[in-house]
Amino acid sequence: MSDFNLGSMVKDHRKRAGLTQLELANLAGIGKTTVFDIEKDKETVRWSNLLAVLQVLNIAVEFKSPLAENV
Amino acid sequence: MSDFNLGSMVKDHRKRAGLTQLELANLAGIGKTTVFDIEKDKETVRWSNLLAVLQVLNIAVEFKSPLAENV
DNA sequence: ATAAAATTACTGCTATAGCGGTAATAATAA
DNA sequence: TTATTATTACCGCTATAGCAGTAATTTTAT
Repeated sequence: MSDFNLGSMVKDHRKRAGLTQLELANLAGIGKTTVFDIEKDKETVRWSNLLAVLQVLNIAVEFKSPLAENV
Repeated sequence: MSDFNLGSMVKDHRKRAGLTQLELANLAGIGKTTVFDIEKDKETVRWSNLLAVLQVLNIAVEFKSPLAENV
């Protein structure tokens, strides 16, 4: 969990969606190289690009902290 | 919650930790400008830089999808 | 009030992420 | 097997995130 790798999750979801890296890249509006990088757990990718990929794959992001957060 | 802004969460946690933007930047090993950008919800920041800030503030990130994922 | 600290904003410069193109493997299908 | 598709890998080039420095503005003290 601490070092759970996002890359394999993305790859798994992409496969399940029946998409190639290129197709996912086009849907997310980014380059194929970046999709490849994300699946390789490259962390220097842009947050916006990662978000775009996650949205296409219907993966939600949640931020949690020990502090009570009444937003 | 769909478009909850991460920036204010970061800012709130930073304040609670009694840190200035500069101090947080130093602790995270990034520039003060980037901390400012993150709090302004700039999404083109690097994932690695965002992660560094979240770690300092003890904010965890979780990825969720409708597909059963046994992490 | 004035002073000090913090935040916001802007400016060049540098480093590098992102990109398409290409090529080489690897996996899948015929 | 061979052919097709997908993935991985590498290459220059370009765009821009990140940076320190600075200054203006805002906030928080005294």
